[in-house]
Parts: sequence; structure tokens; C-alpha cells
Amino acid sequence: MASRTTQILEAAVRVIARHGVRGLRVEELAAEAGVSTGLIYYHFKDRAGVLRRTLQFISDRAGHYTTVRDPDAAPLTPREELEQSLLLELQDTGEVRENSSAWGELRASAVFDPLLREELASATSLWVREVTAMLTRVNPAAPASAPAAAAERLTALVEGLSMRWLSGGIPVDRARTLMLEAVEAEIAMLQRR
Amino acid sequence: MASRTTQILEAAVRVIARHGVRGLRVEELAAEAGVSTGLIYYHFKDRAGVLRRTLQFISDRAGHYTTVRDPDAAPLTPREELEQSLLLELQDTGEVRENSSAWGELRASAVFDPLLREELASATSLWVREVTAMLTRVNPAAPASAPAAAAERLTALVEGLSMRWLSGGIPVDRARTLMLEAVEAEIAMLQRR
DNA sequence: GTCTATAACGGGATAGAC
DNA sequence: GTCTATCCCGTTATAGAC
Repeated sequence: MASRTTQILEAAVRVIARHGVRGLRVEELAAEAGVSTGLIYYHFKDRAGVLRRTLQFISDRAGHYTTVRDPDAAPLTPREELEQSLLLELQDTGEVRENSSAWGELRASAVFDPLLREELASATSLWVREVTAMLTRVNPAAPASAPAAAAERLTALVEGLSMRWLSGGIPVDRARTLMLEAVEAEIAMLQRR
Repeated sequence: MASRTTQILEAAVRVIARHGVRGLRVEELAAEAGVSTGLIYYHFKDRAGVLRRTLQFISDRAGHYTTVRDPDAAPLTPREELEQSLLLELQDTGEVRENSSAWGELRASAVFDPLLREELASATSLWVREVTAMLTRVNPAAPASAPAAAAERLTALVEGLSMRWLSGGIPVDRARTLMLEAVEAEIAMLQRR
């Protein structure tokens, strides 16, 4: 059972996903969480405290980067696993959209808030390491530094495409197509070495 | 001699680069530009107008910090031209950093602000078309749709890497290296078709 | 710990003089 | 075109009851 603060933080993620960091109103957050504004201040001191804790919460939760899979399903090839993992962030479902929007806000906020950077950097580097491992499984023969660089590019591309999608620049299907082709290009490059 | 509105727009880019779109206060903008708040409203109608025009200003200007080149040097190959153009946004100089920060902020804001989307979409599509043209020059034989997709990926990657750089995730040199390798991968892919 | 009621404030926007 | 002064609203934040 979620604690009171967790309940509020989860509500905060939803509100941020809807209106952004700048659009978070304490009163709306209270309504979303089903509590009073007074309670928000009781638990978080002030609005900045809510933001700080929420953005940490987002990067800690990093639900982003883990796939829960049915253990009985047919095993994925390394390449399928990689593709699936990257496409996870490019789906037009409520939950993914929420997560991606919030993550984008976190990244954007970190540009102006040194406190968030550390948190963000470690979450990102975890993600990059995971993708690096998948790429290594796709092509174990590639020189050591190549999969790491490819992973940095592919994850950065996910973020770039995600922003374009969320800001209405491209439909989500286009983003997915572009992503898959990028995987192809990167794997081809690993092969050629 | 810069016009009054240009002077204000330049100040707006600086303020946004420092504090983000979220942190832009009309009063601070006025101070930065050395004018009164009243004048801001006279020229831009409201705060949203400032943002809209600033976005246009940034995208117009981005084309312009084009490379100071030695006139005696050999002319650039199409590929070099492409590389230069993409690397333009990944330079740790005051002006570029300012532009990139502001651009990232506007992109992030557009997720929650439909008014900015239109503007952003047309600026982006212009950029994508330019990169597409360069890619076509690199490999005129490639099928028509391939350079366009590659251009979308490369520009999205610039944005993704730029965010990582600005949020302290990677140093600018790393971003540049990753970018160049991506160009290589994309060109190789065009070749293979 | 949690709520209701309200005080205090920030900042967007306007009016009117020059 | 530009400035000063000010209004006004939405929001943050606090006080005090339960």
C-alpha cells in the first residue's frame, strides 16, 4: 500500500505530464491526489520541494528502462529485445505518454537545475549500459567501444524523437519507423568493423 | 544597428537560456533589454507573443551562425558541408549555447502549449528539408524517401545530444564525435540501397 | 495528519502621461 | 514609441480547528 507521500508523488507525475513543470498548480495537485493543499505543504514544505522530490521520483522509478516479460513466452532474439526496449518509449498509451512527458520535463529542468543533474545522469547511464549490453549480445564480435557509442546515439535518438512526437511534430508511428531504421543502421555499422 | 524589437528578442534569448521559458519574467526581460515592461507589451502584445516571436527569431538566426571560412581553402564536399551544418549546434560558444538552450526550452514548452507547436513545426520542417537536400547531394542515387528519413533522424539526434550536453550528461566533444559517427552510419545506409 | 479558511504575494497586463 | 504607476488575478503559503 502506497504511503501518503507516494500517493501525492504519483499524482504529481500525472499533473506534470499533463501541464508540465511550469503548469503544476498546488491546488490541482491536491485535487488529483485527493487531499487538501494544506497537506501538500505539510509533507513537502513548499512547491519547489514537491518538484524536487517528484523529479527524483521519476528518475528513481525509471520504469522506463525495465521490461517485464512473461517467462513462458517465446524468447526474443537479441535484436528483437533491443528493438522492443527502444520502442517502449514510443507508444501512444496513457502510461507511456505520461512517463515520456515527465521524463522530458525532467531533462529540460535539469538544464537549469544542477541538483537534478546528478540524478538524471545516473539514470541515463544505467539505461545506456543496458542498451550497450543488448548491442553486445547482437554482435559479440564488435570492438568494445562501438556498442557503447551506438547505445548513446540510440538512446539520445529515442529522446529526440520522443520530444518531436510529444510536441506534435511527427506521429508516433513515424517515430517508431525512424527508430527501427536507426537500429538497422547502427547494427550494420557494428557488422562492418 | 539593431531595431528595438530585435534588441528585445536578443534579450529574450539570453533570459530563456538562463532561466528557461518557465523562468522568463516579463519584468526581467525588460531589465535585460534595458527597456520598460510597458514597451514589451506595446511591441509583443503579451507574454505568449514574446515566446512566439523569440522562437521564430531563434530558428532564423540558427541558419546564420554559419562558419567563418578561409576563402582560400578548398571548397567543402557535400558530406563536409552536411557535417559542418549538423555540428553547428554542438559548440560550446556563448551564442550557440544560448541558442540551443532556448531552442530546447521552446521544444519542451511546445509539448504543453499548442500555440508554439505550429511555429516549431515549420521551423523544424525547414531544417529537415535543408538536411535532406544535403544528403541528396551526398548521394544523388539514393531512392527519394531515404534522405528524408535520414534527415529526420539526424536532426532529432542533434536535439537529443544537445539536451544531454546542456543537462550535463556528456561533454560537447563527445556529442560531436557521436554525431559524426551517426552521419557515417546514415550515409553508409544510403549507399547500400 | 489532515482539513478549511484566509492572508500574502508575484507577476501579467493596462492606463495614461510624455 | 516609450515610460511610470498601478491594478488585478491566480497562486503560493500559513493559521488554526479537528
